[in-house]
Amino acid sequence: MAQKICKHQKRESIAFSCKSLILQEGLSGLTISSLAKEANIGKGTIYEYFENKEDIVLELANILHKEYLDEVYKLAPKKNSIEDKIKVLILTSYEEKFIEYRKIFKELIGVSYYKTNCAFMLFQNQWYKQNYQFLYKYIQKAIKNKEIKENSTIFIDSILSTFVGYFILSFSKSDLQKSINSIDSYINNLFLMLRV
Amino acid sequence: MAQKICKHQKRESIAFSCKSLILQEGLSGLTISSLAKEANIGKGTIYEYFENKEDIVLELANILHKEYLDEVYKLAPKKNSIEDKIKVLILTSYEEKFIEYRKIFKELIGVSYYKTNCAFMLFQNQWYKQNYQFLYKYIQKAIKNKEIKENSTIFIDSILSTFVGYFILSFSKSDLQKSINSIDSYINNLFLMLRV
Amino acid sequence: MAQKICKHQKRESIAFSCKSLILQEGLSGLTISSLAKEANIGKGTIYEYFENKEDIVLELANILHKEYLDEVYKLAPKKNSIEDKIKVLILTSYEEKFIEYRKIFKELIGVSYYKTNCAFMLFQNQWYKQNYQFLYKYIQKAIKNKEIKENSTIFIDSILSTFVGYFILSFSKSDLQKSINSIDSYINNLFLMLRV
Amino acid sequence: MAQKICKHQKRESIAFSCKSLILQEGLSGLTISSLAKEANIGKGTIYEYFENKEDIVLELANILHKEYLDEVYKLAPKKNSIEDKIKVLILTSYEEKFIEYRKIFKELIGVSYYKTNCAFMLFQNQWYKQNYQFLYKYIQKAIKNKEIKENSTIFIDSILSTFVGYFILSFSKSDLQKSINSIDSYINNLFLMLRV
DNA sequence: TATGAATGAGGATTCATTCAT
DNA sequence: GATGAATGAATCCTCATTCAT
Repeated sequence: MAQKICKHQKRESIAFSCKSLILQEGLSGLTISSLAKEANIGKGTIYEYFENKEDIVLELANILHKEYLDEVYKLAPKKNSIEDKIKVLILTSYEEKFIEYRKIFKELIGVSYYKTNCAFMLFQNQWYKQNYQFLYKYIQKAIKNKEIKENSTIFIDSILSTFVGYFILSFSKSDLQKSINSIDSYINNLFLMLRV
Repeated sequence: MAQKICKHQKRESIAFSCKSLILQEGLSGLTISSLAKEANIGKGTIYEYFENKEDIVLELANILHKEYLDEVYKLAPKKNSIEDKIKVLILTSYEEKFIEYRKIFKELIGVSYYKTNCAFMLFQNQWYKQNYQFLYKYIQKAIKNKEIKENSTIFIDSILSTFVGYFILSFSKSDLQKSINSIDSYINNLFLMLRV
Repeated sequence: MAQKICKHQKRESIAFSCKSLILQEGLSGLTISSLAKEANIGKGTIYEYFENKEDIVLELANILHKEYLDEVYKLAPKKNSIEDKIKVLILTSYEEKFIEYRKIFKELIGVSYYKTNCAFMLFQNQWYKQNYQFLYKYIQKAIKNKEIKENSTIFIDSILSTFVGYFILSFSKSDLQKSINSIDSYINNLFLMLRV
Repeated sequence: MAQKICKHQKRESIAFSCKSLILQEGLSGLTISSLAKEANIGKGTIYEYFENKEDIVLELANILHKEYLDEVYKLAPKKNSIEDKIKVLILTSYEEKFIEYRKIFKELIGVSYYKTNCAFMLFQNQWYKQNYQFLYKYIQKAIKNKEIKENSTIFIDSILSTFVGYFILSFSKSDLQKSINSIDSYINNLFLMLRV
């Protein structure tokens, strides 16, 4: 058992070294050599813990996304309206605390489209599903409470697309606050329409 | 003058060879060697017409985007409502005719986020501006005609973000028609709200 | 004493794990890691019983060759003619029972010529000597019995060369039986000549 | 045309650098780096002329085997008896002039059995066929001349196996002359039997 | 005695770009 | 202007062996 925790911890520790490197040099600048140096271990050691380079980045992505969702699932219940709960999912990513998360994810979306690569697409699909679940849960609840129209779930895909679109474009914008306001009003308007 | 036309034509011809290669092997599979072979010219010749590899892909991107906008600017005036004009900008990309355009742009978005790279970000900014202009032109006109509310232009960013988001996610979806319907209803709802 | 038997048994047990791995993946596919896993021991433990990787393979080679010679020495006395006794040495290797022996030895001959390597050449010399002894013993006896010519021992080298040659080439042949028949007739002809 | 000759010459030149390296360090010691250094060219240049490392060694093998067969086909017609013609095929390899040829071929046989490797096995099969043809041609002629028995061709496989066997074992022998004599007498005895 | 985490030298291959012709 | 031979830095990954526990 101690063994397993150890292995798991080492994986995390390597993945975190990986994170700081991606933030510095970008994902395309990440090499096994640089990672080994950053993590203060031998190159071979990395391969004791990961199958290959992609595996490391995927581990990092999973860790970060879990952290993000944990935060979202912690904050959402504190909000009263369905609008605010959904805003938590989308807007939390624009907070100072998740600035690194955003940068890393930008790069991940990049590779997944640049390299025809199964593993990263799988991660993306998983990302989509987990976010879908979050939205589905709260929207369903609001439907049961007769707050919003019965067919409201069909807008989940639309919400997620908007989430992704703002995310992507936010990197070429100087003023994030405008994006945030825009998202805010998008959600407000959407639910204005969905409310019974 | 003849010289310039010649140079320009050669650039285009090379860029088109590049396009078919990207469609076959992906942008990450594109090499100068394969491009020279596809274009039936020497590797050195490519560097007579382009600064570097990135420059070629950028040329292709510009050509394709111009083609797309030309089509959009041709079709939009035939539509009566502001909604339909805007739908032209977004939904034309889902037509059979632009299937290659979509694939190439997916790859371009990929590199631009994967490689920390100025040139591709510039293209993206330009893409944003040109699309912004299109929307601004028609929305402004509708405002003048008192069809929609005065402050409607603030939703342009929202529309473009949604455009990009659907575009990105469409590649991991099996049923494009659902995306198209979703976009359609998104635009309808938005303008339901904007109409005076 | 118990210690020594133990050590000896462990060596054998490891060598046998090695055998099944070579049969599966080839000698070039054999790694200390895979061997440790197959033998259900730690990598370090292997080095408690063997000097190095080569040492393990050598142990296996010796075990297998001993097994083979034991069989040959058991079967040969049951044969009446000198020809048949010699055929036992060569043709037993083509029997179902020794199919693994042949595969392993093919690989061993491979390394010994591919890697300029003392240890494997030593094994090969030992192999030669042991087979030589076998042939010498029976041929000498036949000479004493005046069955064959006095100088017949000079053909031992020829017999062993033929043995090796057929062995080597048999791996690129589909029909082993043809090789067997060919060897059979080779021996018959040789002794036709040697008989007084 | 000049181009092609040039490419061909460069291939040969690289293959010859490869030869001297194999003679020095063995085939297992051959690296692309060392080859580039030996040939005084860049590592990348090697890949302009060869698909991969194996391809280089194969080119060398083909060149050497062609040289060997050329010599054999030149010398054989000068011999009168069928025995002597066949001895040319086998014994020429033991001459001073072909000492390098033997060393290289030893290594090639090594890899082909050590690495489960298609390309080298193909070469070996080709080697077998070409030698088979040589023997077939002369033995057939002798049959027509009624010098030897009609079914003599069935011994070709036997002769080639013996050739290979002596070849293999000759590397662990100090006295090559004994091998040569042994082969000589093997051929003599064989044809004593085959002569009508 | 047994272990297995850590190592790092080493090796094949790729490819954008240059430059002499 | 056109070429394509030459380049070599750069990268991922393997694996026998060691050694602290």
